[in-house]
Amino acid sequence: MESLTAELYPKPPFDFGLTAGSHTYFRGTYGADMLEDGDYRRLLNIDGRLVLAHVRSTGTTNEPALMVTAQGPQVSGKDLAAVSDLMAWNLGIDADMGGFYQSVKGEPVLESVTSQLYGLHPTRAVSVFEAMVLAILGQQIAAAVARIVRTLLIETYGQTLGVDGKTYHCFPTPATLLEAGIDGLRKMKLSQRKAEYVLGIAQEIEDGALDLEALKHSTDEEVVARVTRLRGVGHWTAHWLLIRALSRTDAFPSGDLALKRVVSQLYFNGRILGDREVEEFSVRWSPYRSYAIVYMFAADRQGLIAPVDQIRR
DNA sequence: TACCAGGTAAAAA
DNA sequence: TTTTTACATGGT
Repeated sequence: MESLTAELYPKPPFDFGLTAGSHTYFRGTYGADMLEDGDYRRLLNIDGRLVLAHVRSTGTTNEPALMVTAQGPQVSGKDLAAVSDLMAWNLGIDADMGGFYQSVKGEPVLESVTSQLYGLHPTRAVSVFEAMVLAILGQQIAAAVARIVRTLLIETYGQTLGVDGKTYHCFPTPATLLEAGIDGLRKMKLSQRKAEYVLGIAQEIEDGALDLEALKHSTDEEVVARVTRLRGVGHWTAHWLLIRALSRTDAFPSGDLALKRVVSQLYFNGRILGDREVEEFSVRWSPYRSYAIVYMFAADRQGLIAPVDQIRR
């Protein structure tokens, strides 16, 4: 087992605990992401080799610095560079929160939310494929259920590496999921239909007909047009992909039930808006609607939002 | 026991 | 073109 170290300097303000915590929903381990005692760990597949990324903060929110360690059998300097780049991406260290903070000045709700979550950066999935599978898996089920299914899938089909007596899991590859087949995914508690969606997409990737990672170079509109052609992907999934996998600042999954619930609590005293209504309301956050969503959900998960007595429909 | 939950495709109107 | 309905699972 070898180990190499590099440093990263996020764009301030950057709160490492808040940002890494949002990967795990502020609850320690979540699937392939682990946060323990201020240490964020994530197993990666770098050109076929398994490398454990380990990140911890060596700075402060206003003068942020991170130490990245790459651990694994035969880790090269090139692997370290790849790991370092992936962690920089997945922790969103380059995101500029200043413009967003400036734009919510005087906005009664988000000005308060952003000041309480000062330094939170939007996080990003390691791969577009991972974000796609997780989004499909999470369609129309409670977050608690999605968590169970997600963990089961990763721990069953993700490649593993043992480091210091602990076992770490990668996110499964398209090829592995194809091999698992419908039956394998059904055993992971995916519905028949979701299993078909995931395998259909994995098959297109294996056939070379679909390159999800290349979407990073497409415009928001092109991404939505391309991915909604896939069976199992609608407006909601496409927009979450823009936020979680492609780091776009102004996406808005207007059908999202949890999103509508949070907006209703923060702005409408419990009245739930229709899809078109929230969409129209969301222009107040443009061109930072993705950031507004990230902050509202983080505030919700952190218990910073006072619950309204009753949700009205 | 019902109904609901961070939707979508396909059928029906 | 717009509006229902089946889908599947664990929580409440």
